[in-house]
Formats: sequence, C-alpha cells, structure tokens
Amino acid sequence: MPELPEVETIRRQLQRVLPGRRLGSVLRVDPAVLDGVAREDLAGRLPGRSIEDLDRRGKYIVGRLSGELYLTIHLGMTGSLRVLTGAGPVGHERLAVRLDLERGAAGDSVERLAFIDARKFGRVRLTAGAPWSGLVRLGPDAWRGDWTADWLEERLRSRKAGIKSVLLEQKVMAGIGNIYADEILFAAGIDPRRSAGSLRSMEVKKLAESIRRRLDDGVRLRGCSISDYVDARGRSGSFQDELRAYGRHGQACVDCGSTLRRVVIAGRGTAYCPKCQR
DNA sequence: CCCAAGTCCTGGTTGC
DNA sequence: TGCAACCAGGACTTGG
Repeated sequence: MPELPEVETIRRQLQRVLPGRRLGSVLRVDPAVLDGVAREDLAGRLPGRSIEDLDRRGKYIVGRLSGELYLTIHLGMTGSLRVLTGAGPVGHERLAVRLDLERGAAGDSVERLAFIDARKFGRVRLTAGAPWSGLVRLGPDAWRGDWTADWLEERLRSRKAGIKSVLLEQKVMAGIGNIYADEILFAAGIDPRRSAGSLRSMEVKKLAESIRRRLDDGVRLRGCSISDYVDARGRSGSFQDELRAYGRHGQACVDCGSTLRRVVIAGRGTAYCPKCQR
C-alpha cells in the first residue's frame, strides 16, 4: 500500500531517470483510472511532451511536463509506477506510455512508463497550468512539511474523533496511511482510540517526533512491501522487517511482551499494545 | 464470506 | 435558529 515513504521512493527513482525524456505514443489507457480527462485527450496530448521533473505531495506524485502540463498520479492501494524495458508482460497495466530520448534518433525506443494497478483505486489526472486542483485540500506534508508540534496540538485540540482517524485525514496532514499510522502511534505510546483532543502537550510532542521519525525510517528503507508494493525498479522495500505494530495483532509486543490487540478504527484494521499504548 | 485499504460520499449530529 | 463543521460508516475495487 503506497503511503508517503513508498511514493517518495518511487519519486526519487523516477526523478533520476525521467527528466529530459520525451513521452512517445500512448500504448494503453484504462479509462477507469482517469479522472477529468478523456482517454482520447490523454492520448492526444502526451506524445511529444518532455518530462521536466517529479514532485510529491502526500501520497500524490506530480509529473511536470513541457508546455505547462501536469500529470497528478495517485497509486491507490496496489498501484506502482515503473519504467519497463522491452515487450514484457502487460498484465495489470492501466496506463503505458512509450519513452523516447529527448535528442537523437530514438524513435524506436523500447522503454515505457507504466502505471500498474490491479485494484483500480489509483487515479491519473491531466491538467494544464497547475497540478490537479484537488491537491489544495491536502494539509502539510507529514514528512517534509514545515509544521510544528505546537501547530499539531492546536489542530488536534478541537477534535473529538479518534487520534488514528485524524492521522489518516489527508486534509490535516498528508501522507500517512494505515500502516504508518499504527507504527507512529506505537512509537508514541498512544492508544489509537484516544480522542485526538484529549492528548496532552507532551503526548502531542512525542507524536510529532514519531511521525517524522517513523516516516523517515520508511523512506530510508525504501518503503514497506507487505503484499504487492514494488518501487520503480521492481524492487521490494524493507520497512516490513521493522514493523512493530501493523499486522502484529496476536503477537508479542517487542517492548513489553504483551499480546498486541486488534480493533477496527475508521474501517481499518488496527493493531496496538494494550500496555504500552495509553 | 471476510479481509485488505485510500478516497469520496452520505446522512446524522454537534456546536458556535 | 441556522449552518458549517464534524463524525461514523459505506461504496468502490480485486485477490488472498
């Protein structure tokens, strides 16, 4: 499940190889992943554009193309974005665009940029002049944003909803999903069911530190591969070996040995330690 | 049949 | 009282 660290891993890899390259013909488009753009429009406007750079906002990747055109991509829950060489299997590819070199006679390039997503939760938006307008609803980036613990405390104060539910709200902070929410709350020693507004100043401070640190761990280990996540080169990350809470219900807490419990919060499976997390 | 989960939507509630 | 913000839960999707 691509959350901020997985998306950042993919962005970094693509940023190393894509800028300066030119998009060729659109080889495949599944209209199910498009939003606000027709299949023909995409196929008509991408060829010939060069990729200038790749940015990230929360879980979204924004590709800036020549001519003030932007591709805003969300990987959903099983999506990946890869540079593939040769014919290769098509399988779950929802969108594939041929890649050409910017200069020279490379019209017969055999590489392609592919958006692969078995469950069709991912979305691709094409806009002119600015990235997709939906991004303005996002809060500051959870990892790189310039928010502070004081700001977070103020933001949580008025909220009665559970702290985990609020961490999952992209309009509060962008980038945290179910896996990192469980890891962050475990690291902070906070019960995921606690009302967000009930956290004391010291607890919010610990929470803020845990958000930065745990996301940083994820980025450093190139993401978390539970079921199908792979980076832009098709490699797995290794954060899954560092999980202390997510998916560990029924197993022993790495800190105190208690059995981790499972509850459902915001419709999501949630694992926590009843002794360490208060 | 249940579970996985990110985002959007809905209907009901809260509080300023 | 009016209305915006808030909140919980469901829909969507496919594979294990």
